[in-house]
Amino acid sequence: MLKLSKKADYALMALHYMASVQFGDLTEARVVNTKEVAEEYHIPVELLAKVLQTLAKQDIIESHNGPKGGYILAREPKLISIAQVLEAIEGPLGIADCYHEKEDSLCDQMDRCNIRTPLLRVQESISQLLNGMSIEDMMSGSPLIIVESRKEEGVQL
Amino acid sequence: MLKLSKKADYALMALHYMASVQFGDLTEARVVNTKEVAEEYHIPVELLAKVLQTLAKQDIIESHNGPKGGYILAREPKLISIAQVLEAIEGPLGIADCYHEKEDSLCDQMDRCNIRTPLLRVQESISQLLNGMSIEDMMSGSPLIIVESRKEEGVQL
DNA sequence: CATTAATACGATAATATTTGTCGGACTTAT
DNA sequence: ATAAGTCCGACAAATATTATCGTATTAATG
Repeated sequence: MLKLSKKADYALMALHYMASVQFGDLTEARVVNTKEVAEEYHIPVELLAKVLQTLAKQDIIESHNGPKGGYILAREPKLISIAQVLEAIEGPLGIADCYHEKEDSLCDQMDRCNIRTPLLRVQESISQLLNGMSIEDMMSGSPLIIVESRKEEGVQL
Repeated sequence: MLKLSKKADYALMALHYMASVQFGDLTEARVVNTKEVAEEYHIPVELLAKVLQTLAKQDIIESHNGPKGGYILAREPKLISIAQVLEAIEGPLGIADCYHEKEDSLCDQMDRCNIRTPLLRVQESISQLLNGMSIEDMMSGSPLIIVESRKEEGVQL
């Protein structure tokens, strides 16, 4: 439930890797190519290639053509949020899709739907969460993410 | 991205409806049957039937057989969390499934995976969020759900 | 300037998941 | 006994995800 797609996982792994190559202390900062990442994580090359192309088109990474080419982060890891990455790959965040649907594709329940508004609040919380965490936060330290609900009471099996 | 399945939506709509029938001021409390809910929301009857059966098996609602039969909530709306409902329908919460995988089905990246731990933190936050919101919270009022991240800085396009 | 190692991109195949349907068995109120 | 409901498994259809292939383009290098 609420699982991320493999493409999203691949994107995050690649960005993590690129961040550690560019900003880590251990290696010389350099461009990273698709094959390298694919082999490191046993990801199908062609698929990862598309993922990286998508990230490039969304200005999360920058591409360099030709031999010795590859990709580098388009900005500091701190300035790349998880939300940006996931949305680049999987499309806009939405636990229901009636929040960004076109007029002609409204769902059958739209008129009487009783969960749209409450779920929108849930979605906004998740959105805050993912926007508040960056690639830098994934690097090692443990970013404190605290969710507080009005309800401390009840809700038990 | 992170979209709920239709079955999950149907479950929430049905529970919302049942809660308003059982606890609302406008109607006499009574048992609710599948057909009634399906027609109210234009949901395929057979599919909704399965959803309700699942909720019954998970002790979220109680079933009553025979004519005049149907379902009622197994406990107060306040004591039914969104997380319980979603997990009943879609299985355990997990933005990656390596958190509850069997030994034999480990993913190809397990050994070198660099995002497992950070994503687990995200998952736990989402979990808190969904556990902290109940069917009652969906009924009308606006439950305050506040997400606070350590990072107030940055993360912008 | 030819070669080669890389990205860019569209089409399509393979697989998995979700959604929806069907048929029949069981339960119980009347 | 009948009819209105739940229960349940199997299956069909539709959709989405994952993976592959082929070809074009770009640019570093000898």
